Amino acid sequence: MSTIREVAKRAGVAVCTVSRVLNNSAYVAPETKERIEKAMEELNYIPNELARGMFKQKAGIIAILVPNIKHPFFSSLANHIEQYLYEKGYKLMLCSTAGDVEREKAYMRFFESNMVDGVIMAVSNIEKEYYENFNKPIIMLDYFVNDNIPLVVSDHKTGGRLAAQEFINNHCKYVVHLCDEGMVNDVISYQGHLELERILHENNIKTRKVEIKWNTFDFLGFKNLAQTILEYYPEIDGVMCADIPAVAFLNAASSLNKKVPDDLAIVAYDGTYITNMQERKITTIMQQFEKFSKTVVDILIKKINKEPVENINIRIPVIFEKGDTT
Amino acid sequence: MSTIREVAKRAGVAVCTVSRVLNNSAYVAPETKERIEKAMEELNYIPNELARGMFKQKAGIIAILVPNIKHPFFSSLANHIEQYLYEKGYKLMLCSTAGDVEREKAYMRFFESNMVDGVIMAVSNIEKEYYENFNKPIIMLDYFVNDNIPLVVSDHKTGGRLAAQEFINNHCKYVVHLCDEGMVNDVISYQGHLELERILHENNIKTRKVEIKWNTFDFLGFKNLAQTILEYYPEIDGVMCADIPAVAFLNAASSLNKKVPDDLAIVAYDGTYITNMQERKITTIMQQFEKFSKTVVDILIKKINKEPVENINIRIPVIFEKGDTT
DNA sequence: TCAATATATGAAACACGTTTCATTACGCGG
DNA sequence: CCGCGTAATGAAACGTGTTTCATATATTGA
Repeated sequence: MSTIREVAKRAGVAVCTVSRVLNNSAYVAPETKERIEKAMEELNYIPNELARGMFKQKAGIIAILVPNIKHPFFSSLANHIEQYLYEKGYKLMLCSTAGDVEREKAYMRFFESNMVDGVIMAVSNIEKEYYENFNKPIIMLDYFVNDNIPLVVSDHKTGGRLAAQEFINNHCKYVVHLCDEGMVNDVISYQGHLELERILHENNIKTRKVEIKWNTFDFLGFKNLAQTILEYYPEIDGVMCADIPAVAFLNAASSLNKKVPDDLAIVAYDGTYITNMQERKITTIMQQFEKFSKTVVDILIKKINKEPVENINIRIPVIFEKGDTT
Repeated sequence: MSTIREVAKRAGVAVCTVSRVLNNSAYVAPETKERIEKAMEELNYIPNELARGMFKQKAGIIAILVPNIKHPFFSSLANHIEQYLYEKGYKLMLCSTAGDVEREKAYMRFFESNMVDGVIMAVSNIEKEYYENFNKPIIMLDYFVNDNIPLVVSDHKTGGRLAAQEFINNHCKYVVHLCDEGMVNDVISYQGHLELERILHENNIKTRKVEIKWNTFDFLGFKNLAQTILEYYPEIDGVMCADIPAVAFLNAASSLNKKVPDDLAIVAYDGTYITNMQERKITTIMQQFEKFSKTVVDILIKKINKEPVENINIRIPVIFEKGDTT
């Protein structure tokens, strides 16, 4: 690997002149420039981004922390984020916790080590105190930490309302909804569940909340769970849950000879490609991954550049997509 | 952000002594060490990995190039690779080409800039000449470039044979198989298709190869394609293709009132979680993602450390998993 | 007791680009 | 012809951690 010094030597100039050519940052005589470019070409010179980053105090890398990249939700998210980051000249570092808090902490520590310029937290299971002294631009998805940390969420309250409305339209009497184990108030998507319950109760529809560990996304487990729930509570005629368990319910209903949507209305939440991959299209509350991702990246980059961020708390609309399961 | 110099000052020692404590690399008196650790603690010191990497000429990052992280094949792969890299002390940079050759080239150039220590190429659409002067440890998945570049593949030939056997067992007469557009001899998975054809022809079974752009993975497109194929060639009674189109065929068969497996035998190739997420379990030739990933990482790290790699050309067995579609 | 070795620490060079400051040359207005 | 602004380039410092080499003290063995 050749260095800028070798290029300078070959071109018969000082290193700073080469640097100026590299960055197009100051006057360089056309013939000098040409000579330098020729030297770079001949030496197959590629600037050392580590050295560059070192001086600039910027690595050009943004990290995303997810529980698991296999899950279609996070792979869709990462997909759009990487696309948009590329346009913005950033690279994406993919970090997964795999449900291990120690790993999450280790990554958090690493994030502060100047190797990344900012962090997108698509999961968080550590104590909030960890964020107090955290010294890097950061943005949270769907999880409120404190008023200083930007937060981007989907409009889950509306999502819950849209789902509720659909169950009402379907004349459901008893709706089960699956939410993540340990989902608390600071997890914004929980508000969708609260809103669903609130509206359904207002309409004299019974609800049942079942907690699951959705990150694990063991489909057969979901299928068993769905079957168990439908057998144990035969009155259930509506279900709202994430895409994958929604598919499990669809399958379980078929096994139990329950007609969808007449005996069981299914509303999936999220809208990954999974909901399209079934024989019947599942009615879905869709999060807008692309819009979401762009917003996240835009805010984070502003933070990195120390530009003011007018709105630190952004809500992205959800889209209701009617399928064949309601 | 505090630096090693500030820590040194506070502890009343030279910077190199602090470095020694950081790296545990030489004698440091216990009480000095303690003083330094206290200073690090008080200043909340976190070493600058950029500076470290700069000296060591190692960033501790490995890049993976994929066409698209959304696709379950690549997200499963990335998942396992990230897991294993983490254990080995490396971080993962996620780079997607999105089918754009220019982007691929841009990433290739970036890979040489010292920001990553090695590259996993899970896709490659550039000319092979690009690899001649490529100056970084690299490993190819499923694509042969030249004899100097390590290659890890699944045993597709056996995969093709297992699929063929299954069609024979199902007494199929006419088997369609979908393969990637522009799939050439250097794409190793193509050998699975060749082997499938060879054995089927030996057994007087007709075959038809259909080329698709699987990277796009537009499910509805696949569904239409499947439907068209089944309508246009009603004699077709067997299909081998990747997981997602396999699901499309399953759905199309159902729409056309073709019984699976009696009227149509389906063998999916890859074995992502998708094949489990259907009402019927799809018979699958499974690639062993975890084993595959570990092999890839092990070889690449050896390359990075300039250790000898005994076998530069590794074949990972596939596993036949019988489902309800054959 | 003296040499040899182990322990402990610091100064300075290094990795590689970038930027600031200084310097030289040139052209132009007055 | 002087002074000033602009063009063009270089020397040197910088960013941050690591390592080599040098130095000094303490301990061990003969």
